[in-house]
Amino acid sequence: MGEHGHKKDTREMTFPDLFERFSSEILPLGCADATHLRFQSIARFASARAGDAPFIVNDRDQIVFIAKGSSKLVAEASQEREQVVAFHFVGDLVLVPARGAHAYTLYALDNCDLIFFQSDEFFKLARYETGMIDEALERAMLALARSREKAVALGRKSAQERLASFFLNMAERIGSKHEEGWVMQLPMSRSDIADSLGLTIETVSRQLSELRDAGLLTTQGRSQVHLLDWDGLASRAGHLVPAE
Amino acid sequence: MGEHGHKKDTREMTFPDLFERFSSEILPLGCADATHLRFQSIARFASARAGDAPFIVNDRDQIVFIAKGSSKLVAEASQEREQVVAFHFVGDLVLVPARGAHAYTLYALDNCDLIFFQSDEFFKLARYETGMIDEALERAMLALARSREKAVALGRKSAQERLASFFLNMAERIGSKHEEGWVMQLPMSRSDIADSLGLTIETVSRQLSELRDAGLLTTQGRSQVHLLDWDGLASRAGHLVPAE
DNA sequence: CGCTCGCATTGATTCAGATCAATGTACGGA
DNA sequence: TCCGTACATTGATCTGAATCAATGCGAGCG
Repeated sequence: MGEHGHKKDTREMTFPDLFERFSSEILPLGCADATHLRFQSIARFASARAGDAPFIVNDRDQIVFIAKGSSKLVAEASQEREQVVAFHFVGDLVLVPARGAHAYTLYALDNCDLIFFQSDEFFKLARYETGMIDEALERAMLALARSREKAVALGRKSAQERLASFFLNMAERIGSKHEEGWVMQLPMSRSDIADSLGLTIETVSRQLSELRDAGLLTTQGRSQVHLLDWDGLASRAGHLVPAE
Repeated sequence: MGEHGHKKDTREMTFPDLFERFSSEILPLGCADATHLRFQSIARFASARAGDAPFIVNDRDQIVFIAKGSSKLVAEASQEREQVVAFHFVGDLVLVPARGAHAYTLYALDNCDLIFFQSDEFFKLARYETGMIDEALERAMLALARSREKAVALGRKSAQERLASFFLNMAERIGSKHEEGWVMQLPMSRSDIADSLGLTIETVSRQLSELRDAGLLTTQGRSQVHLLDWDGLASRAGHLVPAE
């Protein structure tokens, strides 16, 4: 059951503990015990360390619940050209597609606990429990909305607009409101950010410096970001009228 | 049948006729008559001519069934910067999001018959009929998969790769297999294609000429395209190894 | 506690695609 | 059938981001 890294896992979390997180987040409230058990029986568990791809690319779609940590879903356009399709955080449900026109791989950004299912098995069970498919549909539509927003950014926004949007997005998802602005600890590297925004590391770095110089945010170390001026960032995020 | 001119609609299609198309495509086979009637009662009908945006941007998500014609879903990044998020053809079910970070509008590419629903009403009813939510989920996941593929193209592919992918995609959706290759009648303009691929009209035109010169396809008039060499196009569509 | 390697920043140059600018051509209407 | 206009193609130039190339810095290890 699941590969736990190479050395060993420091925090000891039992399978039932982890499954409980899935269950309270995803299964409907008044869910029958039988359903609970059925899902538990098809669930697979994986503990991954930063950089790991916790499971082999499969010929069937996978549903992955992030019980702990954060991950990125990467599409390989060709060797050396990767596109980060989405980032995920605790409580997220990820739809990992089977290999199609491109190969998709889920990578752990930090130490992760994942619960995963074959999507066909998952949906077969989901049908028995009212509200379950609804939840899945809800989350699929959220993923769709995010993917569309990403497409708009990649298709029509400048490097700076993309980076500004990225920070606002991340703040909404993993930031915490501070007195002056928002603070967050980014689990992904500059290279991940670049691959997510369709840019290079260098461009990300340059644009970040510009935002810093403009007094819109500050950084601490490699991963902490402090947004000082939400509206300033929002106006640089592409809702501007460039000419006129 | 067929549309000649704009004065009035030549083909007379009654509401029940159109709804029947929706029903046979989307509603489950052994669907209860009651469900059928309930959906019919919340369905709204619109007939649109090329270029129309058949309904006002709403504060609620819409579900649109394309009973006839084809459409584009456009996100407005800012005035003068539009991103085509998706194209749709007969039988497709479109999820039109409410105004969020960007404004989304559905435009008719040619004469269209549309059946639309408020998504909340739609899903409330869908819950009564087994298989209905499944169908919606299925289609949402297809839309998600397409949107992700688009993100990969926009983030990591060259102009030529994007255009080649576009033609292969369109052939799969609206092309017909001919003796030598695939033939299709594109309902969208060069400008729509550019806005879909995150390029300019000029770049689309230049890359199209290159593909034409390379003997991979021919064009006839503004909208007919004949793909001569599927594999050649596929290899230019971004599964190439650029260096090495 | 300092070393070191991998990550990040900064700078110089190049290049794919945008922009600006004609010119050509399909197609709907008179 | 011809005409006008909107759409499409082609060409010249410009530019934002990529690429190439050092240099700086921070976190994990000995």
